[in-house]
Amino acid sequence: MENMWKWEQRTLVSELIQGMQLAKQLRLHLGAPSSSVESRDLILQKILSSYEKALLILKLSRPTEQPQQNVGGKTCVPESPLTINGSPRSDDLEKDNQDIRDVSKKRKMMPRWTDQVRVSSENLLEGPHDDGYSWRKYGQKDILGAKYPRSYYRCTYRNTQNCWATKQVQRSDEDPILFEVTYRGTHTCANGNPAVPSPEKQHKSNTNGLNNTNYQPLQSQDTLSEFRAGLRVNTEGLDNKEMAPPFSFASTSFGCIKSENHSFSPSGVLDYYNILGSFSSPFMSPDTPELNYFSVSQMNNFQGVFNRLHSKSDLTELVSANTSATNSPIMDLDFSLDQVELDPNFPFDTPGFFS
DNA sequence: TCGATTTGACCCAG
DNA sequence: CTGGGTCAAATCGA
Repeated sequence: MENMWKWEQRTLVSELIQGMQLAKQLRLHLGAPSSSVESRDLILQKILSSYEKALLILKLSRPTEQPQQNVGGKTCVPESPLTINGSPRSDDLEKDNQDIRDVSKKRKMMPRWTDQVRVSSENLLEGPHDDGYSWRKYGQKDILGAKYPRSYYRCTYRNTQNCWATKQVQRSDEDPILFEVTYRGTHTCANGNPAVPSPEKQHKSNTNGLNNTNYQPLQSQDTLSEFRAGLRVNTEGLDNKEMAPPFSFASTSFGCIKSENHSFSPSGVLDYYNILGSFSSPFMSPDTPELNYFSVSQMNNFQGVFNRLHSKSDLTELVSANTSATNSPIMDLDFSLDQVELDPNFPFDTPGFFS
């Protein structure tokens, strides 16, 4: 167990260093006129992916798990992204039934947040944007009082990689070109990782046509351009979201947006955000604790993602998704490597550093 | 043929 | 009991 923790620390450090190197790479690209926007996007996706993985490791590999997170006394819940301990799924029927109940309980505890995605009229039939993951539709339901049905998607790799992320897509009544995408759970599949592209599937996904929800992390430049042309930033409501000064973590600085409505469930998820908060605290304002909760779930998605901040209490987060590199808030990120230079030899694995 | 989508049925929390 | 969420058989389509 102790060895596992050390291994995780090494992996964590490796991810952070990779993120730093990618950020440096991006800096070079930013200074190079010949550098394409797509290649910058690609690097950016990789950076975000690295940090997401690092944070995931942090969440999952705490040496002392909080007991109340283990519903029904289990430690290996279906959503548990990495079954690092190798605990197998039981064939025992009774246990399976118990698992189903646990899934139900645990599902309610999964982090949940909502993106609002607006598509232009010419792309209306294509539905919401690519969020970088591969989704499989498993249901559609008419919702009381809603003009349009709600679609339910789960990660394509639920069975193969035990990835329990789901999302719901609800078209807005008032604004038909506005889609509200509610995510539940975080991806634990490697396939959502832009750093691990799958060229074959990528091609396949690009040829799926209308209502394509089988998105792959790396899009062709054509597809990327289509998105950029077809989607525009929804800035409605952003007036109420105060911009916080960028804070820095490792070699990357992030801009912050404070949102008054956030969504995730208590207990285990809070733990996740607590980790993030404390981990980043040296760079963050102690006067605005609500800004210290920073979700990087879904950060693989460059188009739909920018920084999400979570308060501890509320349940509905509304963050405008964006796809425009030029208008994107994420482009305001200050990659001020000179300000916070991470020493590759920094002793992350110093005992107690992550405690 | 196989993977994705559709859709009616079922489950279950409130 | 109702409505939201999920399942799974049927169907589609590459």
